[in-house]
Amino acid sequence: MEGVDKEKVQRVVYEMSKGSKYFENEERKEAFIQRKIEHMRARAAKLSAADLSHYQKVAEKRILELEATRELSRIWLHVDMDAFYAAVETLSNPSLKGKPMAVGSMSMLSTANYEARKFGVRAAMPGFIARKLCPDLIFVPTDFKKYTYYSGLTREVFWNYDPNFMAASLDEAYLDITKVCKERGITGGEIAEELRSRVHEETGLTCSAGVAPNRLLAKVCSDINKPNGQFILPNDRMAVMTFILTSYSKDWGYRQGHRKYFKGCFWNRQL
DNA sequence: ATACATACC
DNA sequence: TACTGGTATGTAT
Repeated sequence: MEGVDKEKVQRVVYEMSKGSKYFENEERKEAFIQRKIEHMRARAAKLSAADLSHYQKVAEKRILELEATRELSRIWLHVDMDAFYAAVETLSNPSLKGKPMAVGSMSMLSTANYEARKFGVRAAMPGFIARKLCPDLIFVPTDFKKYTYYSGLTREVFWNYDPNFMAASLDEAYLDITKVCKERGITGGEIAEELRSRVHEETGLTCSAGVAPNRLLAKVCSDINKPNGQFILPNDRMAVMTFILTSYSKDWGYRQGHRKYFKGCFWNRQL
């Protein structure tokens, strides 16, 4: 997210966390991971040249199998509501509009609106740290009934595009829109535009969408133009390859790992 | 087969 | 003062 003083955020989080039980546990976990890495390195160092060439062949065979079964014929759409809990709370209390706000407690936040994110306030951050980062932060307690109700409204819209859609959580879903695109003779991007405006009409909430040949890619795509945007990855092998090599989103966190993983695979194949 | 670990929201 | 809880999937033994 732009306009976040990352160093300051890191410093505040560290200052507020150090010395706590939580912090000690994190350090213990970190040490454990380091030991695990050592262990794996030691095992890798023991591999003979013959072992390496054997595993190389196994990997190449697997890659060929995967390439042969590569599926590019389906069009998947991933919808992700923008700051869902916070947006719902703002609907029921419009005076929150434009002010930094988070849903949750001093112990734990479920989500924060975009104004609060500018201060480095995040979902899954304890509220007392968030308040340090943003002293004017407004706290709203979680109200799952409300979110379930609005989630239901969005799902009624999704159902029109894919009656078998997969709900990933209250605010996320995967839709196979291959059939609806074909029947109506329109693109995945057009479906995404229409679905998003229907969600907005029905709920007053905005969402973002990603359209791609599979679910993982669609999910990555829905993050790219968030909030209230969409990104379309065409059903084309070369487009997919290029996307995996070059794409990234501003706030991937752990998901950055996927990119590195993909990149590793493809560089190793000299693609 | 089962516990244990990771990652997601 | 205070660092979720439920779920799905992957890995180690």
